[in-house]
Amino acid sequence: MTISDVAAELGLTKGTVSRALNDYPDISEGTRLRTRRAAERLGYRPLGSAQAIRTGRCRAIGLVLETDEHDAHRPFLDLFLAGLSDGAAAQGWTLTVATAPVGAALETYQMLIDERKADGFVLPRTRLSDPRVAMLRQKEVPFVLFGQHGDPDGCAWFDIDGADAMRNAAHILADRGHERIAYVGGSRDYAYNGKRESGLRAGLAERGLSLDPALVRHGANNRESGEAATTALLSLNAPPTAIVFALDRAALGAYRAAAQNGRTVGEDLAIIGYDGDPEGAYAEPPLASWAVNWGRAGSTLSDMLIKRVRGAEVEDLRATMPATFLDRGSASVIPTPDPERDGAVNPSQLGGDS
Amino acid sequence: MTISDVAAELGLTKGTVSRALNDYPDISEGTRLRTRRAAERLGYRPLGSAQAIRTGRCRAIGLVLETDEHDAHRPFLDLFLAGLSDGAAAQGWTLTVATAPVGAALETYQMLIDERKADGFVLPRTRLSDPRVAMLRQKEVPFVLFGQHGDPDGCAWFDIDGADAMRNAAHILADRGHERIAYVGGSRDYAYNGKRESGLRAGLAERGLSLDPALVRHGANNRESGEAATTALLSLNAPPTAIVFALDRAALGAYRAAAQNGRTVGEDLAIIGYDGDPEGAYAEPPLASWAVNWGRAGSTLSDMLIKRVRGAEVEDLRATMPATFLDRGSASVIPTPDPERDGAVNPSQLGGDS
DNA sequence: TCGCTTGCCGAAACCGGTTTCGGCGCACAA
DNA sequence: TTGTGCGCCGAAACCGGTTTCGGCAAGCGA
Repeated sequence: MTISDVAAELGLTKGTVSRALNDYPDISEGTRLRTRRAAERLGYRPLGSAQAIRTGRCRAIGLVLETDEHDAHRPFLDLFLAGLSDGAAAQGWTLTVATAPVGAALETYQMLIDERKADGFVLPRTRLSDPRVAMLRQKEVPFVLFGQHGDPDGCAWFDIDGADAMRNAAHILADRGHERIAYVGGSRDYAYNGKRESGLRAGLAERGLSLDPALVRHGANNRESGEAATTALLSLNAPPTAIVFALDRAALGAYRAAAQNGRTVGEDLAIIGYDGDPEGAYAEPPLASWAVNWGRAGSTLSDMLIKRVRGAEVEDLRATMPATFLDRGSASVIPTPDPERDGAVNPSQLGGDS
Repeated sequence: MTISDVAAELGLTKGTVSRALNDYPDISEGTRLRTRRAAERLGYRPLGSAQAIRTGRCRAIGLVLETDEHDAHRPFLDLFLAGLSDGAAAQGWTLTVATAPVGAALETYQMLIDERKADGFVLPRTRLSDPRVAMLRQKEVPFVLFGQHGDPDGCAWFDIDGADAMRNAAHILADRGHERIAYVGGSRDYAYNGKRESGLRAGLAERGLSLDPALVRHGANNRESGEAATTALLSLNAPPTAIVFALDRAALGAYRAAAQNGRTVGEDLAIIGYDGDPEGAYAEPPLASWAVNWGRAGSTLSDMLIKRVRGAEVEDLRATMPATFLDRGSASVIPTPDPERDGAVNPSQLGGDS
């Protein structure tokens, strides 16, 4: 079923049918409707590749996933893909996915661009300094960042408001009686880390607290490093009563560290993670965390990219989405000092520099 | 950089260049080489969409992921995608991914076919009776099953040999002294379930044991249902000393059930899962399981599908891949009866119908 | 009545490839 | 010498769309 078949059916030429379907102004309303109905009735769908050769657009969103990234745990990849795909499908677009080792990613982008397998790209896991951005900018290929870049000028971007989540985490913990609150971040190459830390700091300040430099750790992006960071924090002379992690998978490592240091998560140590990793629900006690709606994130990114390809200005393509708090057992109220117990954890001794 | 540019550079016509690059027999060896070098030097890459319009092939593998499937936990999706993508890229192909609710999947396939966004499909999660197979067969669109179908005649397929894994699991447990071994399967709609159960049965038979019907459960595809199945099994008059699960995520639910029934996994209850879910490594004790090389599975599927599109016969496109055993703490040796303890678990009372 | 605009559509070029067809030039056998 | 076959390449059609251009006919004012 080609456009010529539709044209023959209507006694028109294919050029006219094409213009009718694409809403050219020099087509009468009657012809437009007749054509549209006939196309619908005959089940005509324009061949993507045939359009692409003339228009230069294949109606496809490109996504390059970087493999062999040691902390690339992706429990939500399917939801994210579903969101991207839904957002694309709503406009008649599709999704072209490729994978590449971190080092060879640029070549993969180049290939997809040269063969015109994608009209633009969603860039996940943006780093503070990201070579993909420079390349796509130079080639004038549309893209939307997921997460922010060190230099977001001239970029369209979408981000989860991790800073605000951390700010609220600080409020929650402070309101529950915590005063010594620690932060354990992930890799510093990514923009999210700095944003989450500064968000936490801001939230603490709003409660008259501050983030003790001794209570800040970085580079914890899996259970082992989360466990190590927690052990280090609990070994301090003035240990924290609550720890906020930038990543759930690091937070899950804190449970074992707490047990080995005579602490019990949810009783004398509060923990809040970030990501809403499903594993957290099965921890004992369940891990409090910030859940991200990955499906909506994906569909929003698709929308933004399609608009960008169609010519929207980057200044109009910037948005954030809040994360929602999963208030679970690990984010406990601080216990009141119990004279029956030994004073290993005595809040009155703490309070830090606030 | 189009084919005409290359032709002009060489003083040839674009038709000749095209034939040279596609190894037509009526091109002299010298011209073929000259052309190939020039194309390489100029960085020429044929436009996928331009080729597609004439050849009818866009050099893309289609993958439709079904969403809102309640047990669709996919911890390895990224590895699988990477494998598919690598296998495709090795032949200059790409990957078109779409998602769809289970009910609407057929329309998504239809759309991708009509718009020629894919030359063929990899069908993951094949069910015993699968409408996708009938549809693609009827439309004569190439496809490769991942997992087997109820009626695999006329189909190309690739499968992980779950039956053999289960057979070996039976051997391992029997050789470690277990005699009452239970099986907890997943959803019966999928072919893998029956295969794993019969594999276990075969392995037991080879050790002179049999699978007590009372020790078989089905439909456990998450922690909760795994926990429930385990509780039921442990409440029997003659409970099992070992349980084999068709899915790790069900096996992880057994830990809590064991604890609540006074058992300790790895001491008086052996557990073997299947999938190699990374969470299993963090369980206490770590969950023994069967790991699947998802990357290789993906690249093999890509290879097979590309061959199929190029005309290979389905009979020549069938393969299985073994899973490898992760021998971890939960798959313990059965304890010798301890006269000091109460007789709640006394292997000498057991042995079932073997 | 004439001329000019405007609405609407046909005709044809075009996009970047692939594939078919035909013919030139050379080697070889008759 | 002529005919034949073959190796090799140019020319052009073709794929299924999009876009440009030109022209017909109706409407309108002068």
